[in-house]
Amino acid sequence: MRYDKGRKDASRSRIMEVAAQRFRSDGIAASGLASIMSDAGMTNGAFYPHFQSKADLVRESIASALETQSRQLQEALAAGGLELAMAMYLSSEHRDHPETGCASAALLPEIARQPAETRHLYTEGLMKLVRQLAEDMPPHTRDPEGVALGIFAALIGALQLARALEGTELSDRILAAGADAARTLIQQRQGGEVS
Amino acid sequence: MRYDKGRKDASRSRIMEVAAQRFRSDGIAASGLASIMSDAGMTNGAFYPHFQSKADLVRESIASALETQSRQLQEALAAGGLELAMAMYLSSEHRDHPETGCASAALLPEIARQPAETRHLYTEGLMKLVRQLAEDMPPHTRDPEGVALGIFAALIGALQLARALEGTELSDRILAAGADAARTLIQQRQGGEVS
DNA sequence: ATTATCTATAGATCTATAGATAATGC
DNA sequence: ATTATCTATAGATCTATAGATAATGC
Repeated sequence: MRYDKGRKDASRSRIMEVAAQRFRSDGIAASGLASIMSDAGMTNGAFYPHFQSKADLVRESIASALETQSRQLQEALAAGGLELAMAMYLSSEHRDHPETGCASAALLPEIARQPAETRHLYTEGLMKLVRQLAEDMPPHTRDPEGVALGIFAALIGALQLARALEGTELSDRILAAGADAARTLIQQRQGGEVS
Repeated sequence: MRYDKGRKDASRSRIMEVAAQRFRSDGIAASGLASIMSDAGMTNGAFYPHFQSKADLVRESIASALETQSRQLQEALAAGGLELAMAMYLSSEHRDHPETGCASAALLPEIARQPAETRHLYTEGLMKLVRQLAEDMPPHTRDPEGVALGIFAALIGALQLARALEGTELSDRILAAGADAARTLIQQRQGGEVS
C-alpha cells in the first residue's frame, strides 16, 4: 500500500511518539517493538523500513524527548523564570506522568547503559538544558553552569525518589525537599565565596 | 544431591549476591535468570527451590543491597563524617562500579515500576539511610531529615549523570558539581531562615 | 514500477514447571 | 526417605528478515 504522499513520514513520527512514551513509562529493556508498533497502528514487520534496529529507535526517541523538554523549559522560563520551571518539574502532575515527562528522570540509569552514540546525543541534549537553566540564573552567580548541573541532579533525583517511594505523604515530602534544595542552591551561589 | 548441611543457604546467598550485582550493572528487566544462575554455578531449574519468582529475587536483592549500603554509610560516617561519606559516594570508583554501588543510583526508575511490596522494602531501606545522614548533620540544622532527603536526591542524580554523560571531563565536572551542591545544602541550613 | 505495510517465520531468549538424579540424614 | 540440583521442555516473547500484497506515481 503506498497511500498518500508523506504517509511514511507520518508513520515514522507515530512510531517515535509511541516509543518515546512507552520507554519512559515502562523502561527501554522492558518495552517490546511488537507492542509499540501495535500501539502505533502497525504490525511488527513495518518497523524496519523506518529504523534499522531498536537501538536506533531508542537513540532517536531519547533525542526527540530532550528537544521537546528544551522547548518546554524555554516556555516555562519565559513565563515564570527559574521558580516556575522548578515548580513544574517537581509537581505531582510531572511525578504522576513519567510517559510525557523528563527522559532523564525516567531513564537515566538505562541511558548510561546505551551505546556511545546514544549517550553522545543524550549528552548534547542535556547540556543544552543545563545552558538554558544557567542563562536564567540570578546575576552574579558564580559558575552558573556548575550550579545548573547541581540543580538538575537534585531535581532528577528528587523526582525519581518521589516516584519510587511508597505513600503519598512521603512522596510529597521529597518533592518539597527537592524544591527547597534547588532554591537553596540558587540563592547560595550569588556573590560571596562558599567553600 | 543433598551435599553438606547448610549448602542450600549457601546457594541461596550466592544467587542473591550474583543477582544484586547483575541487576545493578545491567538493569533488572535486562537481567535473565538463566544467566544469573549460571554465574552462581547452577542451572536454571535450581532457582525455584530458593525463590518463588524473579520478582521475589528482585525484592530481596534490593533490600539486601540497601542493608549493605547502610552498614557502609555508618562506617564512613564514623571514620570521616558527612564529608567523607559524600566524597566516597561521588568518587570515580563509585561511578565506575555500579555493580557494587548504590542501588538507588543504579535502579531507581526501575524500582519505581516494581510491585508494591518491593517499593515498600525500598522505602524502609532508603529512609534508614536518610535518618543516618540526618543524625550526622551539623548541630542546629533545621529539618535535618528534609535536608538529608534533598542531599540524597542530589547525590543520586549527580552519580547517575556522571555515569550517563559522555566524556571523562564532563563526568568529573558533574561529580564536582554534586559535591559542591551537597556541601552548600549542609552549610546553608544551619541556624537562620532560608526561604 | 515502486514501496509501505502485512503475514509468516527464524532463531534466540524469557520465566516457570515436571520429573529424573544423586547425595545426604535417619 | 528426603531434597538440592539437573535435564528437558512448555509456552510466551524478543529482534529481525523474507517474501507477499496492495496502493500509489509515472
